[in-house]
Amino acid sequence: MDSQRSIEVLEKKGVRVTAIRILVMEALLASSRPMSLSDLETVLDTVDKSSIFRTLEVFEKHHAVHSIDDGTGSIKFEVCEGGTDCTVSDMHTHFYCEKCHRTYCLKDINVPVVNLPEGFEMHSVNYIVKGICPGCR
Amino acid sequence: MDSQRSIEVLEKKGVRVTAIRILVMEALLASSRPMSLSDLETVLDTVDKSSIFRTLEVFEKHHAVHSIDDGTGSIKFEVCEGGTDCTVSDMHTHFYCEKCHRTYCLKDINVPVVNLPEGFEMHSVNYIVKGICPGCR
DNA sequence: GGAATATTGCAACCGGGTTGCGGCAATTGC
DNA sequence: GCAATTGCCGCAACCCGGTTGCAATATTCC
Repeated sequence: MDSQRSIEVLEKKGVRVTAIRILVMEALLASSRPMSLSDLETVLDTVDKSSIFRTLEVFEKHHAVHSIDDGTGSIKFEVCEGGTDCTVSDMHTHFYCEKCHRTYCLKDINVPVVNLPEGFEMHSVNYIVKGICPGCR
Repeated sequence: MDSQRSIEVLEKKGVRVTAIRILVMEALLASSRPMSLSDLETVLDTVDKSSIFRTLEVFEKHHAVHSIDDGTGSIKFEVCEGGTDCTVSDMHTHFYCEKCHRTYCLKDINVPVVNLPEGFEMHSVNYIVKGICPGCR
């Protein structure tokens, strides 16, 4: 296990390092797909659900991870790339396959940004495309 | 109440007309904002939750309404505009205010569409911008 | 070392969504 | 016109992801 990498990320984001936080971060880094709370629960079956939940809260507050809502009813999390912040321009598009129910990261495709009417202030964007993935056709 | 308008919409979409369906459609048409199941529950407090739920199912199947997920944990519904179908190009952008927790329809702004990698087949898009609305600043 | 603070596990809760079922209304077939 | 089928609705119970209160434990600070 590459706990070293996890510890680095945590320290860089100013998150206090604990055993559980290392485990959660490791799991997220190891996954090629965004993970839900219950995904993490099954991978880390020794750790309590609420601990994972609160860990993710802390991570999110420190911009170590961000959440995406793919419309399945369970929020997914993935590690923020690059610098200290995780701005809209860093976000990539996600694709949800309606057949195999998996959420893909299309890392090469940034989320498109629209011009809002006067007075609206944008903080974040949730952009998810649904359809059928290559493997399911 | 303008039940006439509701009946027209239902018939046009090939939905069998019932008292409850008229009520639900009326409520949706009267609202300037997309409504959740519980929004409808409070407006139509004589009607059972499950009836509204199944009504919305029927509506959606007949493309009379479509759902949008604004990340609040409760799916919102709004009446489809125009023709018989409700394609991506008809969809408009939604804005969720993190302060007053309201979801706005930005009807003038179509959802932006990206080019997917080879093999991905797009069915629908969920695009929602989060931030602060003009009234809350 | 000991007090203050943060983290974790457990259990219970919450709320949106969903389903089984029985009753009632509407439609169909004769 | 009437029985049989089908569809619609209300009630109650359930499911599941997420969330919280609280006590136990670990960590940090002095």
